[in-house]
Amino acid sequence: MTSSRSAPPMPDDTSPKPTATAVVEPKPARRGRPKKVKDDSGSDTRDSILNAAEGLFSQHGFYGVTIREVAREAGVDTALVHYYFGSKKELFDAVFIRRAEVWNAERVAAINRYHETCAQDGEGMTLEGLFEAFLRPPFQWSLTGGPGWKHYAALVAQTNANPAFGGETMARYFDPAIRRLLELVREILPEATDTQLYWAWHNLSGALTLTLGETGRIDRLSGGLCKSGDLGAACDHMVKFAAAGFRAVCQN
Amino acid sequence: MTSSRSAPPMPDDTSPKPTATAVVEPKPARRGRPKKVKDDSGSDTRDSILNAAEGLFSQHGFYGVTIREVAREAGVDTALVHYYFGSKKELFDAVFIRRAEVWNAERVAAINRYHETCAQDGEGMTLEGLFEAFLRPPFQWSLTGGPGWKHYAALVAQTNANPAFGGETMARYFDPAIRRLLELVREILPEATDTQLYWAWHNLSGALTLTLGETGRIDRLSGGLCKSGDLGAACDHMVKFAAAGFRAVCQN
DNA sequence: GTCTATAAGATGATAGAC
DNA sequence: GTCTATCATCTTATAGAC
Repeated sequence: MTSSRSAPPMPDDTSPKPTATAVVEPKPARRGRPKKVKDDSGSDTRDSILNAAEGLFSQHGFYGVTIREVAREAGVDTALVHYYFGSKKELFDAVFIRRAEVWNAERVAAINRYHETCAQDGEGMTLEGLFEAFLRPPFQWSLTGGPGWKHYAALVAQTNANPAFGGETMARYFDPAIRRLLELVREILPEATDTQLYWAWHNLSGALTLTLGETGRIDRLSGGLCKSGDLGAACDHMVKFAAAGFRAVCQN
Repeated sequence: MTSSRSAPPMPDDTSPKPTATAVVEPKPARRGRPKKVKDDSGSDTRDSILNAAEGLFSQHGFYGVTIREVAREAGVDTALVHYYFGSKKELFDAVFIRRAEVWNAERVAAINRYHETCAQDGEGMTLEGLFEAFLRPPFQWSLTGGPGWKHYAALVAQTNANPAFGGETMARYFDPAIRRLLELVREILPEATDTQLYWAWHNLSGALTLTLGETGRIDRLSGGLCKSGDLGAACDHMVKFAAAGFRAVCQN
């Protein structure tokens, strides 16, 4: 089955179409406290392993990647992977956690900025504006943040759809951001019930997941008219779609 | 890593909440022409293997399942799996294709029935009615069609989000149904562009994928208020969400 | 920190008896 | 059709030299 590794489904069109909203660029994503590094030359090795693992896991999943492949891709020896990260599962978790904090911190900061920009107590907020603030950062990073962020976006998408891995991690890092988003949605739709908000978010979450995965499904379905890599357009449509969807689900 | 096999993320609440719409029950899903069966006792074996593989693949993905696990789950010998299906990949494809035809045929039949029920040329169709017809069957089968259909729904969801496997198969069996759906949407929203329709569908597709996977994410996020297994409610909300989303994306 | 060597076991697949 | 036995390879992981 290693023969099917030859054709990854990643599309090639990642044209950096500029979007209207200013998005904070992500940090270089180096952990502050390296785990077992004793001198500084090892930090490069550690990052190489993380980057290689990030790319491979995002494309083939946890079971679809071997330590050997990670080591070869990173250009290091197999034993070093274990030296730095212990088990394969610990490597996966390290990859997942590496960018999780900045990812969610920026999304929360963006919606809080939007909340403050509007009049006090959020008067004048719209669902479109709120979702624009919350959704644009990951799309923008995936487009212009380098291959690492694109891979990470796909990894998050895949993990969200398959909580056998990262279920706890996913909840720990991502749920607080989502709860903050729903708090602000509740200010815009005060009569919405919690159940409505959670199910509405669930619909948006699925759309976000599938899109960030850039699986190429829409390219094929549309005969090339739409491109998975056109994340700018994807985000534009998603904001409209989700805002209207939330209003429809939460009115009653 | 086989130790993490112990806790599958499948929720336990699958209360068969009755829904208003009548849904055609799926056929027992036995292929008409068995591949290598010479006498009739082997057909049970073959189906046992397919059922076991269906459940395991849907939970752990292609690489996360071994032939040995499939054989043990099916209560047969490892060699029989190869005898009936050849390679592991062929087994996966056989699982995927087994229910694909009835799955999509029924969805297309449902929207065609709805189209005919309305006045000639589909006058009086609504997006809500159309999506209700298109979405309810898989939800209903997953709820009341037995564990096989629930597993298959999760398998489709997972495959849709990861076309490294089944990309061709997915397009071959599922895209025609989706194109027919969009044809009828176009009758309701005649001014919509193709690009808008495809992106709008993409949002719905992601929501459908995540929901049918029953990953348990919404249970955790909502603190137990919403349940992944409550597919009746999930479908109700999805119809509203998607109808409003399509209208918003396609108006311009 | 990095490498070689190797353990200890699992994996997909097949040959051949019954 | 079904089973036993087995191959050849790959897997994660570790011990120990440098």
